[in-house]
Amino acid sequence: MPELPEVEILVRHLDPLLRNRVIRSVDVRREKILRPTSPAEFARRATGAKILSVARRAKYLLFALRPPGGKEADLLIGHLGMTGRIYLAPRDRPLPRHAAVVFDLGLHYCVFEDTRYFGRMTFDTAPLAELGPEPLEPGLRAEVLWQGLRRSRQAIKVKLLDQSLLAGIGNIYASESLFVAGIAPCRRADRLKIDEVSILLRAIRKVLREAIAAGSTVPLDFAGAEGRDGLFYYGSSGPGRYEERLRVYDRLGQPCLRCRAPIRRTVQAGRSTYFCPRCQCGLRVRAGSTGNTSRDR
DNA sequence: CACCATGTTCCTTG
DNA sequence: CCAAGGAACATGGT
Repeated sequence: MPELPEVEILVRHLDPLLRNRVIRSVDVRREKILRPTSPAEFARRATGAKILSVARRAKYLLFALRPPGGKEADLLIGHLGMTGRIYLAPRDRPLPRHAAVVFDLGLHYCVFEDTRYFGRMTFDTAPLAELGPEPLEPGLRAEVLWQGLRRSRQAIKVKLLDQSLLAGIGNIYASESLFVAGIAPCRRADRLKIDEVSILLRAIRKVLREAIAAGSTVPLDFAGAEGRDGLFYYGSSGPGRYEERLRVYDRLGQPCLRCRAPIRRTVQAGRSTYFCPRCQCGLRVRAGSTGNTSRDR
């Protein structure tokens, strides 16, 4: 579920639930998730600690802890990887197969579940130092972004995934932002003009804010009988599905919402990119027909 | 069976 | 040393 908007929504949901709760004990079921913190150190620093707040930086969750001794604050960080989720669950419910780390909070368990185990729950905060600016930070100027792009010959889509340039955008919102900006994903970063970067930054902010707003309306009753949240891109069903709000991502062959040309897919740096060949690349393609033979969901 | 998947990190190559 | 590309990680869905 993890790009900046999903993490932001999760953080807003978790903060009031976890604030001032004490971690009575920890159950580490997948030590890999703690890397590079050792299980012993993790248990020592987390057990008995009070959660002071839950915040976000890029795609990281920041758990401010106060150790039992009542000493200075400690920082625990979480990353959801590709499939990570965090939610409260009644302690009488059996833990899911891929529960990686479980905090005992008394009435509830706080469960970090991650089927692929790419996520993190660790006291190693070094990765935070590598992060670029927050896209939604009001003080961020297009000029700064432009400076960061001008020395790279990589495609702009690939650069948007570079967390040291701009932090929090992932594969889905990279395609979405470029579509809204009307910029071809294959454009070389160093060939973008300052005005285009300005338009792109505006598009990024619009897309991220929209996603946060939409996600905020989704009920996140993690502790309920359902045990699942509505933030998943895939596997969910019914109206208001997450993917239905996406403009181009995963819409191969479907008509562009702006010009009806069939959406195309390409691969950049090993990741899928979706785009409109006409709106973004200026290609003269027929509108209307699907132009492809693939049948998607 | 084949291919695809929201992310990051490591290794190799140039 | 840097930039860029690819594989690896691990599991599940289609």
